[in-house]
Amino acid sequence: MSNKLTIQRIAELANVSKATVSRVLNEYPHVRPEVREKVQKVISETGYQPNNIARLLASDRSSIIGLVISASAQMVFNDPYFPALTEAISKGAADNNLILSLFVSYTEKQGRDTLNGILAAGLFDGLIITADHKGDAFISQLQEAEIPFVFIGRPGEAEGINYVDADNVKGGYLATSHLIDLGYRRIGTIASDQNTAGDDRLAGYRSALNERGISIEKGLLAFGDYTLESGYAAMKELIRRKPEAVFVASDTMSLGALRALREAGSRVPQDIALVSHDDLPPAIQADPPLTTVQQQIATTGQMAVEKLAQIIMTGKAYPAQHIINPVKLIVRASCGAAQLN
Amino acid sequence: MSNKLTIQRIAELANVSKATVSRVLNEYPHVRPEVREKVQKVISETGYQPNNIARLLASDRSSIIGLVISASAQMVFNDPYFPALTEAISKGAADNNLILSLFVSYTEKQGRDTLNGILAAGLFDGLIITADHKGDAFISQLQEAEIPFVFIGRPGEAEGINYVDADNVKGGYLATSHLIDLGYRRIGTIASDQNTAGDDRLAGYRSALNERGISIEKGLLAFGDYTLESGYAAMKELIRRKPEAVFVASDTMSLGALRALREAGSRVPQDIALVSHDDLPPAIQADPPLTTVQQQIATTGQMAVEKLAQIIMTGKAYPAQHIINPVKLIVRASCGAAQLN
DNA sequence: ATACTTCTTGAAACCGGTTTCAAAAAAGGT
DNA sequence: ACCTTTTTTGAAACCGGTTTCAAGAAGTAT
Repeated sequence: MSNKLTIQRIAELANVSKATVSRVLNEYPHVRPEVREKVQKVISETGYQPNNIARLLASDRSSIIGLVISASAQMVFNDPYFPALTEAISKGAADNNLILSLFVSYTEKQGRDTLNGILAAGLFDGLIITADHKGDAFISQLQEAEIPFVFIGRPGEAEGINYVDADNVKGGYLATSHLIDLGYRRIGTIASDQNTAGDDRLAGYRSALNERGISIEKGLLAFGDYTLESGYAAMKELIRRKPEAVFVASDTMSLGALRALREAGSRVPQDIALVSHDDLPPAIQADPPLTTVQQQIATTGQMAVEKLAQIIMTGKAYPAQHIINPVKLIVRASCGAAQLN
Repeated sequence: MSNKLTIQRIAELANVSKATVSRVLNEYPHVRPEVREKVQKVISETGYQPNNIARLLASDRSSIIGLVISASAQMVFNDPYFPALTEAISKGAADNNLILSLFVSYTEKQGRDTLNGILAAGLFDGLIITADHKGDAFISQLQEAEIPFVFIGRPGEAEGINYVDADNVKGGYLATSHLIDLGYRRIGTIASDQNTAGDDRLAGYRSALNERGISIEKGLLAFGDYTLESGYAAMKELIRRKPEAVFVASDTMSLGALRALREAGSRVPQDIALVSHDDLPPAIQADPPLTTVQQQIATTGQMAVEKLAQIIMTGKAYPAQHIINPVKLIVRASCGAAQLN
């Protein structure tokens, strides 16, 4: 009648015990094929769905993972990076039959509270954390809690920590080398010291210049914080030093840089060439469309989920793996390559 | 020693029964103040945190809500609307002590599968669904499942459904009236028939023109799907009809429209005035900055969570409430108001 | 004081699964 | 055929809380 479907009820209908039904549900061995079939038949006929909560309580597994995004509101709001990443992870979670919970925090304190709540809840099988300088503060807490976790982006203290990142050094290198190849020599950069990605891209910029024996002029180095406004401000500064070309470490900052150049009456790429980083939608929507380093955010998200799933399944977080996704240069108009051909 | 902290352990330490500890935890009455204090002391001294899962199993509450975003990848990826909304809801959830899980689906089928999974999991206390034409398909399924839910955006068949929405009709009306006030008469629109928001904004446009006795010219009506590209295409079409001004139903489409105008050599607002809708970051970042209708996405998200929380608490989804958040016009450069003053 | 309420409290049942353990059944070896 | 090993199975314990129920304590009215 009004019998709610429970494992008990299925067991009765199939004339077996709860334990056997459980074995069938979890695809355990040691069930005779005919019994297994009989149970499966009852399950599919009744449309029975096991209660996840009960399952969880008994098995200590929730199949829920958390995504912790900690960054300034400015960044999360205005940079399409986070939405793209979130989406990729959401997809990856779905593919791995994991439920994804989302936590966004803007301040150090808020992040800590959030994390405490998460850990206390004991609800999550694992966490994906976006690495920024704040993220690093969580590491010891995470390790103490013994919860599986994977960082996205290289954390500052990366020892023994699983993370997935884009090859940012290569990104900065590719962008800068491209500009050198095009004949530019006075090449500036709008970098960022907000996180390790910024450090790495800057390192790539430096190594490209070093490799070609081009000395690095301090004045051609400006910093931003990934916001459009900071890109605008940084470019205003750089303009005075009259660079021939600039590597801007993110598309969002490039939009700001473009605005500064427009206001100054400098044409891109005729007066100043630009190479950007990220290849998010704004890159192609910009005027002119940006030559930019493409990082595969979707892949990064996917791999983070997969690595996490693996740690959860095996219980083995060590040896820690550092997964670095390749980047590639997408040539559009802003670098001036079109003109030269 | 290695006693994990359970309610049982706390009970022993406080010399009471599990039941009493539970009462204290849940702030139930009928516990002597001194006993309550004693238990609370033990709890805070030990740092005990009740196991949510067990709690959930026993109480049938998870404190987890799901956010279901179903839209084309194009939209989710490129329109900052969804990130902004997601973020607001994430915040609202945190404020209400709810855990937010995120589900993004692009296709009808995928959405259905996702929802089935969600409902089968039985894990969620309630759902927030973004209304688009696909969303509507879920309604009957949701109602059958008897899970509390709230829509964001007016669903097509809104009878008896709780939803939170911006005042889109007013939005279209304000934008268009503003253009009329500025003296324009040949006013076009780039509308959308992708969802009810588009319908409503178009209705607002129409009513503004009607109110002033301006007849609506069919050729001045173009449609897009909220993508930049569609805005570009729509404006290319409109240009031929030489409108004096255009109301574009979203900021993202406005960016596309601006590009089309730039390519055609039309200056904004001198040659064509523009009023947009949404007031997302691109609006202020655009060149020229867009006069646009501000919708309070943060408020919308917050209210959706609160309404959902209320339904969950009270168990009462009826009478259904339609919460319409006010909009207001933000005047910037694209409408030409600055010139006229 | 006595009888009747109202408050507090703990024992035990319960939520719906998983897992352990031992017994029963089947398979394998001689 | 008979004993040993392996496979299959069910009963019961368990996960860690909440909730019911009845009993004991305290409070109130007569």
